[in-house]
Amino acid sequence: MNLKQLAESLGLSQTTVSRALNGYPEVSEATRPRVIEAASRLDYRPDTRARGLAIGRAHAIGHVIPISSKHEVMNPIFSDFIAGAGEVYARAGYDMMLSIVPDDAEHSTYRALAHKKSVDGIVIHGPRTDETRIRLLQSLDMPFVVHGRASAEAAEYSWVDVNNRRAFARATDLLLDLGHRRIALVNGLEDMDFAMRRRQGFEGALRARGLLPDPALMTSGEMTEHYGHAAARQALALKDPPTAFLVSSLISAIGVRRAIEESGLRMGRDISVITHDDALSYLANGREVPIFTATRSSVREAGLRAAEMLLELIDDPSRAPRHLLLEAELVVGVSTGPAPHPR
Amino acid sequence: MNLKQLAESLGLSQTTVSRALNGYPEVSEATRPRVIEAASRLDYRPDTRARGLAIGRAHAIGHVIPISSKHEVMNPIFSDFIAGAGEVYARAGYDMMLSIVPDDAEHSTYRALAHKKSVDGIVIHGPRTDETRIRLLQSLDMPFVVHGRASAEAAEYSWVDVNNRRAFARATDLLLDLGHRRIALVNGLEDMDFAMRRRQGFEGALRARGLLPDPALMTSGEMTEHYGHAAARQALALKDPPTAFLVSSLISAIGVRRAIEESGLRMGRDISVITHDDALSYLANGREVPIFTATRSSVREAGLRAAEMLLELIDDPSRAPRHLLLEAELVVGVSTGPAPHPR
DNA sequence: GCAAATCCTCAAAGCGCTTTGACAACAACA
DNA sequence: TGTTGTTGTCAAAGCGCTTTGAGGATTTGC
Repeated sequence: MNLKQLAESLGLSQTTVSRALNGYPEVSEATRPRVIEAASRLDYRPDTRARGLAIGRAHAIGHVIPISSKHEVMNPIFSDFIAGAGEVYARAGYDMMLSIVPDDAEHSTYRALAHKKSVDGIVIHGPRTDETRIRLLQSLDMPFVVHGRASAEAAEYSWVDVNNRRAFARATDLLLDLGHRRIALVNGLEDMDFAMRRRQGFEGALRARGLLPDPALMTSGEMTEHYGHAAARQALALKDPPTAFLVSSLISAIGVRRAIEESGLRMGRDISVITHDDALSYLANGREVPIFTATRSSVREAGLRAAEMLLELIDDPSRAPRHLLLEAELVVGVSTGPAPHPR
Repeated sequence: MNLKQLAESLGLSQTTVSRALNGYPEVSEATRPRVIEAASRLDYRPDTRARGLAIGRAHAIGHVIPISSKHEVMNPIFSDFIAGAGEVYARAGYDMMLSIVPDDAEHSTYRALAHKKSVDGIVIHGPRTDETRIRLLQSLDMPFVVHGRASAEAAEYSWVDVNNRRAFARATDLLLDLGHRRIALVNGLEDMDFAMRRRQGFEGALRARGLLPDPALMTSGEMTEHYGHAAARQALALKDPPTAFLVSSLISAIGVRRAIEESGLRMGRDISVITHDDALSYLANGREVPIFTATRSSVREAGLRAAEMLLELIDDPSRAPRHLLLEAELVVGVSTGPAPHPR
């Protein structure tokens, strides 16, 4: 059932039918309901491609997910982000196109998306400290929103981000208030912008109290359980071990806890842990009472808001770049407590 | 830069240029390289939509991810599956279209995809015991591959699945060999087909040794850390507690371990645990030595193979349905040991 | 040297939709 | 009555590509 057939079966022209369905005014209020009724009765749905070709829009959003050739870790937050964004797209009648690409092919993927006109807009994931995709998309004249920010980028662009710096500063403050002085930072890969900001928040809070960050207590790595375990184990083996850990992801924090317990210590009593919690649906941080004290910010909501922002941008490309800075809440769980008295 | 412009700049007709680029024989071997060179020099890329419209193919694959309205858990294995599939699509020049839909809107989404012709094929995720999507796609004449199987479905269809039944039977056997007699099953939601098969494997292995499955030791739920914790806690509180757990996901197993340790017991010595491990990239089960003894099967590979199968199916829709049954390996970690002597 | 075969190229139609510009039909106004 | 608007409809062009069917140019066979 295509437009032509539908028009014939109604004894109308394609023009009129198209207009009736798309809500144009120049169609009589008598025929419009007739057309709409027939369309739904005959289960007519316009062919996306033909529509896109005629109208110059794909009605689709692209998400490009780089798979690092080095580590091959698929970002675990990605599925929740997508869930949030997908909801918005579905409501607005947009499709979501995913491209999984090795990170050395990312630029060419963006170029291809732009040239083939297969999407109307793009979400940039995981901006680096030395981000280059922003310039590329601007030069391609492709609307986009960044999930996160790129510190090194001077140009204006739209983004949705969590206030990572403040979140980690507040978490550090809490640990300091509890009397901790030796705090280990188990951070994500610091070529990722968000990780760099978290470190800045951490270091800033220490310095604000006249403390110097100790390089021996700061690690950076891919945020797996294994990494959390290894980093914590190493830190605990120092001759002047930390009394608290600030961790960049719940998954790594689980590894940190394992290391703590392997050392015969108890988390929350002997050693405190605060982690960032992306509120992933499949990895809840406890139920009634959080297990980990955490800086929490729903990545699903970030996806939702980024998608909304992008759709607005597409509707009116002339509008100025927009920003949304989400604040993480600091929720207290059972993983933190006063620093133990020095032995 | 579109075909017309490219043709003009070469002094050729659109036909010839199109044919040269698409490898048709009826073009002189002198002009073909000329055209190809010009195309790459001018960075010409055919407009996907126009091409699709003319050729009748979308060059895209659809993945429909149902978000259960009840639990809102985005399946964590999904991102790895997608990574595997996406790799194949990229190589073959296919796009990947994702639809995130509330599960009550799934059918209409499939219908829409078929009618709008926005995809050439579909991957069905998470088949239920009472699966209905298979029939729907068959009636829509849409090529598809199921990740998993649907026991209740009599019709033939293509699928890629793990031998869940055998995997869980083997795991149960191992526990029995170690002397365990009270084994708890911490299963996924049993309206999912894979969970049902795992239970069958578990029960079958018990019965094969003349043991009766104890309903008090079998739970079923959404595979979160919290669920694993709650289920294990409850089982350990029984007056005749289990000495071993068989768990359906690594994430839940982490919760099980937490419950075990909270009870003052040690995993691997007092209580054994075997879990299924989907080999998710961000949740490795240890490094050199696995933490958990596990039935392991890479979900990423499943995605890869499912995608390959689907593309073949699209190339030749007349071919008979294909099946791929992946065997899980049973890897031994430090979470299992001989059953403690009865006290 | 002419007809047939082969090679290469092209104009035009078609994919299913939107949108432009024209035009009947009717109403309103002078 | 003639003119000007207004309303609802339509035929046709166009989006960028592929593919059909035709035909000019060149080669081959006798």
